[in-house]
Amino acid sequence: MTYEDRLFAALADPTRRAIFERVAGRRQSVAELARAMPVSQPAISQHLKVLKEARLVRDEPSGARRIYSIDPEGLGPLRAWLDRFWTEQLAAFKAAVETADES
Amino acid sequence: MTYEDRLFAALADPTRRAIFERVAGRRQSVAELARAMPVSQPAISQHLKVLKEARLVRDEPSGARRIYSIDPEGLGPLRAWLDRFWTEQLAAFKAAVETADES
DNA sequence: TATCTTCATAAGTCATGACTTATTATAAGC
DNA sequence: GCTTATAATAAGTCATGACTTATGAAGATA
Repeated sequence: MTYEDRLFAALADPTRRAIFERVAGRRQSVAELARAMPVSQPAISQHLKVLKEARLVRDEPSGARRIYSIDPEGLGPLRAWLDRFWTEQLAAFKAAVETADES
Repeated sequence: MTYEDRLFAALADPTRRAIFERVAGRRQSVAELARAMPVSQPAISQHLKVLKEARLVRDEPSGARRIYSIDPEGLGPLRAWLDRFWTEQLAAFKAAVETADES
């Protein structure tokens, strides 16, 4: 499984995306997330593990708690992937225009 | 299932992403994709259906064939989603700087 | 020390989804 | 008209993954 696979797979699950969005809004502990979301604490931990392996979040111990925050680098590869098609589509559009010019 | 869910779910599968990338590079038929990829023709058709429902590709009949091409609008919502965190992180950074200024 | 909180992991269940082969419909070419 | 090519759908298999409850480890607090 490539790194890109892990990234897209991590973002595919709605619950996991909700956790990510929440953590992105404000850094918080597992218990805090578990209280706010309609799934159990282990489910939250499992989702966080997946998000961490995709480098979308970081964690930092704070006493008995563990504070999760967004990893600022994490979305970079997604943006890069997206930009590939952006420029690709621009190139295709430009090529189409130039072909039309030949008429 | 929301539209955003469909979009992320569609991009989660590596085979489906490969199909999308291939179609984005050059519009082509189902048979052409099936010949190039290590899965059966029905598998290709099923993936294309998912991509189409996520508005990532369009299709157009051409005789007995059906030509699939990228839907230029399709990646817009993904970009929008991404930009939310871009600005969010900028705001967080700015807030952090201003808090530091208070020292 | 004993208790309580926090969190990760283990183990098991269940639904989903990515494939396959088989089949059908439609269009093209002989 | 008959055969061939193309593509969608049906039906079935199998792996994965999103949950659950149970449990244990590590830190805080009395």
